[in-house]
Amino acid sequence: MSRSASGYHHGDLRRALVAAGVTLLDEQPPGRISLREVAREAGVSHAAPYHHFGDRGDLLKAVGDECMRDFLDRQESAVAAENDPAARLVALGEAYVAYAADRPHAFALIFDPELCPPGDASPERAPLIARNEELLAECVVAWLEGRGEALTDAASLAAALWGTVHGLAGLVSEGHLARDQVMPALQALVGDRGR
Amino acid sequence: MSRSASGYHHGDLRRALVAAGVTLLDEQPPGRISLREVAREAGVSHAAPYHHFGDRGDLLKAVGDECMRDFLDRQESAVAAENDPAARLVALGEAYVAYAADRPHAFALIFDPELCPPGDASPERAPLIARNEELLAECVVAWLEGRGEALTDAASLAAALWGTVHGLAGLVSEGHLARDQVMPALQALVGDRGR
DNA sequence: CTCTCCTTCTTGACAGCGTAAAGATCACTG
DNA sequence: CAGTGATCTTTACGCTGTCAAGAAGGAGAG
Repeated sequence: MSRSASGYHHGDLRRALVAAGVTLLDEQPPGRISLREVAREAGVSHAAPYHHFGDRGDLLKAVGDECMRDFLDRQESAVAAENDPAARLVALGEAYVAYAADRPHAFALIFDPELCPPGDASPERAPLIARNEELLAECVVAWLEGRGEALTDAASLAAALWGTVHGLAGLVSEGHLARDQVMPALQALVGDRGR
Repeated sequence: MSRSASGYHHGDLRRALVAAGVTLLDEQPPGRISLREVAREAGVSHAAPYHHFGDRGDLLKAVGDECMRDFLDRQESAVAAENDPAARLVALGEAYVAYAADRPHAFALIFDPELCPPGDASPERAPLIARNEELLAECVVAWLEGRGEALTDAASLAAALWGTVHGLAGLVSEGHLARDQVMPALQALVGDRGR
């Protein structure tokens, strides 16, 4: 196996197709990415992908998995770079929004309900989603503990903050909100809490 | 003019096409709605829409305008039904999320950046967007005034709350969050503020 | 080394799509 | 009643997703 591009047999076409999809996603929204274009980008015939993916949706799902990994990695890195619980929480939000702003099409793909039916995510995707929710919950709990607040409704607060960050990310990635309005907004909401 | 369905000339095809689009949106996401299917639904040939809309995107934009009107109406009604500023703010959020949960495809269409490029919205759409942001700002300001809080960063707080509500709506409409988690989340974030 | 099998990739085909051009039909005006 | 312009239909083109059939080549058995 490996990367032998020896004419007929590609060697690692599946990975190449996903990579091509990720590349195309830089310039096109998920809905406009065609299977044939991905195949062309990978230098392969238009029906080749069907030996690695059931249909177009499956290919985009795999591309989405790849993006989700990247998305989660960035959040983990951002959180790990801070020590103060409040700073960690803010860093997570910042990374979340930054990804949506930098890669709007990838962000849209990750949360596309047509391609990742929530509830029964792919075996590839499910652990990533679980880890991401866990990461957020950890940050929220640590933050509340640091402030000596009750943890009674930590889950609800986590949901609310997920909503806030997700909403700001969506609004920014779709251009409804300027990116530089995000931090002030988060400060207004979270920074003053308990004052 | 009017509703004479006398064979060749429809009479009010434009409106009929938009209505057909709204209907189809109940069962299909925007990306899967084809121009030809809308034409079929309206009982007209597949090329007829081109005499009323530049292309598929323009038709969907008009459908989105219609949905946006409905979306805004529901928020206005919900807010008007309450007196207490805090209750009005919560009612607005509830209506926002309820629309997204009840009509997820319409919600997605309204905020589809491909079809409503933010910045230069259609003359139809722009005033609706402006009014919606105004409505939210009014509710936030009234709420802050009622609590005797400073209005310094009311705009930032409004942006944050827009993000929260928009994010929760998106997560619910896409199935990532159960609808009954929304109210507790909002309570946890807003209800305790200033305590 | 050769034969065979199985996987991978290609080719060719089909229906459905968005869109443009050309033709048919109707309402309205003079 | 003739003519004109708007509205709708027909036809056609290239692109798409998908399937079926065939070609290419690696892997194991003899």
